[in-house]
Amino acid sequence: MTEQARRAQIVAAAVEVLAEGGYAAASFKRIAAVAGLSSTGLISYHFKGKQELVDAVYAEVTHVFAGFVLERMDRGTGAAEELRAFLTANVRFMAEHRNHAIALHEVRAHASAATAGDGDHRKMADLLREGQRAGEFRDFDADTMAVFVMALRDGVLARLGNRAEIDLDRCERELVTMVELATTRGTGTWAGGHGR
Amino acid sequence: MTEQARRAQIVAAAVEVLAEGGYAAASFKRIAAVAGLSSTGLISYHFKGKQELVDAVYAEVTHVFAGFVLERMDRGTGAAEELRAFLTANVRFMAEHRNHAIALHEVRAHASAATAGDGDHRKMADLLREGQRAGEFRDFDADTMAVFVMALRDGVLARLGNRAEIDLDRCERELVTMVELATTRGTGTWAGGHGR
Amino acid sequence: MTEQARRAQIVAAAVEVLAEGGYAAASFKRIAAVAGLSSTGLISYHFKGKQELVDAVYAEVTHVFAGFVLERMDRGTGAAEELRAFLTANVRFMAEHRNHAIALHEVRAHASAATAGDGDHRKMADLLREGQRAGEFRDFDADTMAVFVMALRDGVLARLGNRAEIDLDRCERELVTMVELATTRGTGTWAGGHGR
Amino acid sequence: MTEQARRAQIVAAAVEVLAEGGYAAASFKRIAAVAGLSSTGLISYHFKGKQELVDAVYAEVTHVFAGFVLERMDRGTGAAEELRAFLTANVRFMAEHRNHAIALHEVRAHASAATAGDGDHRKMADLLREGQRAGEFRDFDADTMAVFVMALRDGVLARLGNRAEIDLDRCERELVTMVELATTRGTGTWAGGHGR
DNA sequence: GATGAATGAGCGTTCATTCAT
DNA sequence: CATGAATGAACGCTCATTCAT
Repeated sequence: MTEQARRAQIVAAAVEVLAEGGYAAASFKRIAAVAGLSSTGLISYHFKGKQELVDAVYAEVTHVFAGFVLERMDRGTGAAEELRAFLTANVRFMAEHRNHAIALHEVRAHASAATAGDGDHRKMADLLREGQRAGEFRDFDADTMAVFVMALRDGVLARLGNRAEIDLDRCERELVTMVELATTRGTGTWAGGHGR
Repeated sequence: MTEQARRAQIVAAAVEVLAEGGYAAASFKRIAAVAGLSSTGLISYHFKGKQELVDAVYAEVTHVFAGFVLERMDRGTGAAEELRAFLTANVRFMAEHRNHAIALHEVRAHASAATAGDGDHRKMADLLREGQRAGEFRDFDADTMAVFVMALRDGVLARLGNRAEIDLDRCERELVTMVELATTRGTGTWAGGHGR
Repeated sequence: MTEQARRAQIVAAAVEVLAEGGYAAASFKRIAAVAGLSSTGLISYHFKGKQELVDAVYAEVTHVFAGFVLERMDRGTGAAEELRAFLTANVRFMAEHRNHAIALHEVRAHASAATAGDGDHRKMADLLREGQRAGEFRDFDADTMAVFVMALRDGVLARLGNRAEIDLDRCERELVTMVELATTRGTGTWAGGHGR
Repeated sequence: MTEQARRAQIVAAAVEVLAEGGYAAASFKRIAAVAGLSSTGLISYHFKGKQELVDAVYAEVTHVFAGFVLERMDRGTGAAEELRAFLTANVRFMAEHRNHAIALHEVRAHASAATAGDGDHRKMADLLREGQRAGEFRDFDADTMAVFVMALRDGVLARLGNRAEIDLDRCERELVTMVELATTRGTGTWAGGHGR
């Protein structure tokens, strides 16, 4: 089995363990068991240390997540539409890739600072600023609003991770409406225009 | 020293340790050291297990937090005003009781499901429903909106816990505006009426 | 059992293990077994890490060794006599405290640089310089000669540690003679005067 | 690549690793890396176990060392001169083949008893006895004196291995003088005759 | 011969917990 | 009540060694 494949297999097992038992349960022993490995030494063989595995999981999960979301965003023709696509894609991802989503939630706090950069935050802030320049969004502080938008996404994610009952479809609709109300110029036409 | 006082002392030390080093660093050894105890055995003596201590910390922090917030809410004369007071009080609490706030953030994921109940969530949903009945709020799904409101609060809290730079005053203003836009009927008078 | 006593017991067990099996065999597991402890964790409980135990062993063994030697040196009335007493005492120590001597040999290379200072080397060099000032010793480089004297001591120690057959009594006599010949002014009276 | 060449390559890499990081750092991984091998398996393939590699290193280093020294000894015309040549050659070797010398120092304690035989010791004792028979040396116990002479050599070697500052040229001169004083009949002419 | 992934024993260390005093 | 030494399970990690390719 090739190195690449083994690493991927281990990361996949880690994602599963993280999704099922949370970070605390994600010991090498458990991950090895789920991956069908006979020794935790093999994980150390492929990853220099636990931190590297954690970072690899974070990178993988983040990569898949970002791919999923970006694919659904670049069809947008304006900042507001892109924002809506972002929210929709995020909730969809949670519905379709539950394990990845929960694993991200569990692993985020433990990823290296360098790795776990605020890239997402900055991109969101930029998108919001762009929408303000285009006149689509009202005059809020873009950085703070970026915190809010990501917080809404993370709140849904946390809810999912905590196994609380949650209707993701309704959640998606309400989320889009709420963010539009909160960000766009208050003409009332937009929110109303979409029937919500 | 009375049982009550000892427990309170230990919980207070735990809060400090949690705020400073996060959950991972919150070993009995460290907590005992901060509390000025000479043995971790004393912690085990007063708390049946680590889980009980964690739950006690969660209960204490939650109690103080709720007290702070409720005190500032019941002056409100309507649901919208109460909601605004809730948001303001939450951010204020983070500013004035940083350790308690961060400890809450750190400990929440590890508190017993039974303890960490969704009481807050339900109360928020009830408030929102009340506002809808009174005609103050628009027609959203109250449970979902409650998730969102709490998510916004938690997002700010997480930002604080991660030691990211954050201007709590601006955050408070933007948060209130955003939630008002997202919840009240779109007359535009309210948000505008407060000079933002 | 008091902390002090436990530490001493563990150090004593470590000395025994080192003397019997060398540094490589001196695992916590083995030391704990020899000390009659039920868990290696207890060693970690009393010593912050393996390095601290190693340093404690080095300190203990060095302390006993130095005490033994110094007691027999300060009776000397001149540098030459002190030097002779040093050599004699060293060999005697190896004979009477075999385990401590071998443990010192095994542990020396692994003691912290700070701990394993060249104190002995410097003291020897000072003694030699003093003897030169007094006219007892010939004109050699004191630092280099100190290296030699300590090397002779260490050579005997190594021989002991390697379980090679060695007659310590004869060794003591020959060592004293050799060092006197090598250090004192070549009158010939001294070495001869002692019946060799 | 021939078996012989591979073994030599691995041994050479081991010597380098031993000289740079000491025995503790001489893992197969490191040796393979220095040797430019892609797998530690290759080392196990060519050497039955770590012990065999260690013994091979000891043999190689000892062989080179002995060759260097013997080449400079057989020019001597008497035991005293040979002894002096031995000492000189030893110190010269340390200066000119630092890595081999330090590797010898590091590996000696771990070589098999069988391999690490006392051949050198016996040869030195024989040389000393020869000198005694020829009237060049005084009446000491040859075996013990051999221990001393080798101890002096090893002391310098250890100093080198410990990265302590050491002036090998001065060391060489002082060493020759000391050993001559300690071994030859005390006419005083020799040591003085060489101007030291 | 050479590769490199896989193995499994052993390591030092941390931790919550227990219990005799 | 309080102490603090003792316990033992679990952890991440390293290493020489094996073996299918």
